[in-house]
Amino acid sequence: MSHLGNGALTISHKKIAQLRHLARLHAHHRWFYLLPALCTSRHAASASSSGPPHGPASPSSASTRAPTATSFTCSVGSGSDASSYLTLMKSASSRVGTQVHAHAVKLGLDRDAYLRNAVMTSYAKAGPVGDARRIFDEMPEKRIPADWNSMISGYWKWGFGERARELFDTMPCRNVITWTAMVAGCAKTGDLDSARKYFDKMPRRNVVSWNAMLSGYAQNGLHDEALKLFDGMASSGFQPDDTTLVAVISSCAARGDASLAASLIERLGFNQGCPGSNFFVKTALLDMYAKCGSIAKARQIFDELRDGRSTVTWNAMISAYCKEGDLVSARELFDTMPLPERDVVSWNTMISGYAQNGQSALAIQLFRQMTASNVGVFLKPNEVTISSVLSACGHLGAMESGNWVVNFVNDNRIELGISGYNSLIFMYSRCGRMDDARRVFYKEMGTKDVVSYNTLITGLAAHGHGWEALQLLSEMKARGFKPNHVTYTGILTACSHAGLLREGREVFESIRDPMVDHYACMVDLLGRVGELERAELLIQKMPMEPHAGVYGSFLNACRIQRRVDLGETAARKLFELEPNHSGNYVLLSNLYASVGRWGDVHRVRELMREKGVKKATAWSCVEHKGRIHEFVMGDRYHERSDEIYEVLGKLETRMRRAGYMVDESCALRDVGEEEKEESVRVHSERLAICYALLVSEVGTVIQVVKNLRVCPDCHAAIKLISKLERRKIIVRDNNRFHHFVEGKCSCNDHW
DNA sequence: CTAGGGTTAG
Repeated sequence: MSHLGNGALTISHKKIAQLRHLARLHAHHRWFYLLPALCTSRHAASASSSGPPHGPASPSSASTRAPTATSFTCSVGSGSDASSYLTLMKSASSRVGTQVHAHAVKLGLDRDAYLRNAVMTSYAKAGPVGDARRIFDEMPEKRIPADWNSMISGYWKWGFGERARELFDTMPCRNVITWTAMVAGCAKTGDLDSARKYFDKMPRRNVVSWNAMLSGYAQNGLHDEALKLFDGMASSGFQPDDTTLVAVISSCAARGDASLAASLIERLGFNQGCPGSNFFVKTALLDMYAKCGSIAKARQIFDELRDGRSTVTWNAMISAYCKEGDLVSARELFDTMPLPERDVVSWNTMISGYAQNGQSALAIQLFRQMTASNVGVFLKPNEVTISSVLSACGHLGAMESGNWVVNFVNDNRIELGISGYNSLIFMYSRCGRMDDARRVFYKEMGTKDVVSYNTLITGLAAHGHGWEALQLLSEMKARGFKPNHVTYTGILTACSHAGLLREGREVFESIRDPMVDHYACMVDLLGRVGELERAELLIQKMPMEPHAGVYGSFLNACRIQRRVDLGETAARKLFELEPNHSGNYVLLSNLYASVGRWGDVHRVRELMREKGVKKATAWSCVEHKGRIHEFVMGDRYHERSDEIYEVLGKLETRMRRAGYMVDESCALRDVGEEEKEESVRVHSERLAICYALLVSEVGTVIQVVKNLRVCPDCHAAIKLISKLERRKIIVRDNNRFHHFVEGKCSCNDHW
């Protein structure tokens, strides 16, 4: 204790008690924040009445101030009042910190084990944990078990598991708390096997030990284990407390199993609510009801809590509505929750709620609102925020917004983990920037997971890089990652898109347990290269019932190969499985159109009308200057609609002049008069292209996105623009990407 | 008098 000075100071028992009390109350703060609290008159009144101070003469004349603290204040040369002291301490350099520490020793650190432990615990909890260790090492002979325990949990907290184990191993007098600290520490690092070993070896357990193990399982996603352990706890005769309930309920919630939830409620006797429980339990219950599909019961608890709501309660309820797809109710809660209660999770819940319910534009908009400097306090977005908003950018192909988010991440030094980088790869892939996607994958991210590989493979597949996708598959295997069904779907799609029959079949045969989707991909691949008979055979040999996707792929292949005979059979199956899916009728109609059987095209249309099948709304969008412009067929709502249609007129003139057959009705040539009105409405993708032509400069990349197929005329239009304007145009169509450069499309997919 | 366990977002 050489650096701590030697002028030990006697100090009253009352003051030590006071310090200790404060240390307990403020254990999460640095302990030396407590000294100024002693300077305030409220605390000082009793302190100074306990007797005259000893120690260095104080130049301060304020008699209500605790003299020892005052003398320190003078020694560091700052002002003499408590608040400036506090300010100084908050920005304390290590030199000043050491002086404060020295002073604490004078206050009695060396003669009061409990005070010393309180100080140590403060250091252990608030850091630097090394300072706690220094105190720990100073008086080996006076150590109490609590000192060891404080050190051990401090080490776990700051990520020094090895040191925690070292202390545990050398500790002479372990108690329940020590063992429990080890269980909790291992569990927090995700090492549940070790946690369980400590748990099993404990000589004695109490409720807290059980809870530590239980929460460990629950927080690491091992919900079945948690529920099993809860049973074990009951049969060992331990009464669960509120903490137990929270862990069990949250595990049950994660399972999302309504009947399991019901039986738990039954077992806990919560059929009539849970009046005795604290609001942690109630919030967990709310969440469980929400995740198990009883939104009404969740709302009931939310309403009952009224005055006892925490931020978490609000967030759980908002999340409940998002899960239901009720974004209006979710947003209503988000807007009505008290502003100071809103935290990062609230924003993330709402943003990801939009992103996951197909409202990507709103997700991006809300993120811009979150980061706008003019509203209230700035809440720093975290990786979850970034992942959600990048995913939204990817779904829309919103490159400008995507870039803006990337800059935001760099400017604000937001740390990204694997999932953050994965969403970056996704965003770049969907924006047609495969070079950037590769750069993130190979150069920027350190550790990768299966999702990283899957995301890049799927991206490569969508862009027609079949060989590269295959190469990545062997690379991931070589590095010990096990491909899953997503990987194989991506790989088969890649082969299909690149026409790699042999390779695709090899991969397909290597799949141990192929799923329906894999069969669908394989049918697609066989069909595209013209092996329709083999595709048919494969469908017949399937070990499971083919779903609509399988017949859909087959029908699409029949269209490409113009095989009406085979197609009609597949269509019949398809209509049996999905009688109300408009896409199937369109596929059949396109099959007839491909061989010029316009009468049958008309007949299919009639059939749709008879059955009342509504066409899904196709939409396209273009991003310009950070705004997303969305279009639907015949859209005249855009603020620059007149100009857009002017561009459209010019475009069609140009197309005719260039020798393209332009049919205003977009594809359906022999339609009846009554259908004419609907079909002459301009397709959304053409409106998007015209808007892009209107606003952007020559040479820019235009991203046109839609969720259905681009019609032949629009295809021609895009080709022409890319040729005449020398633009690169990227179109995402049916989740495939088409790069048009100088009038040519890089892929072998046909319209 | 001291040390161990809690709900929400991807």
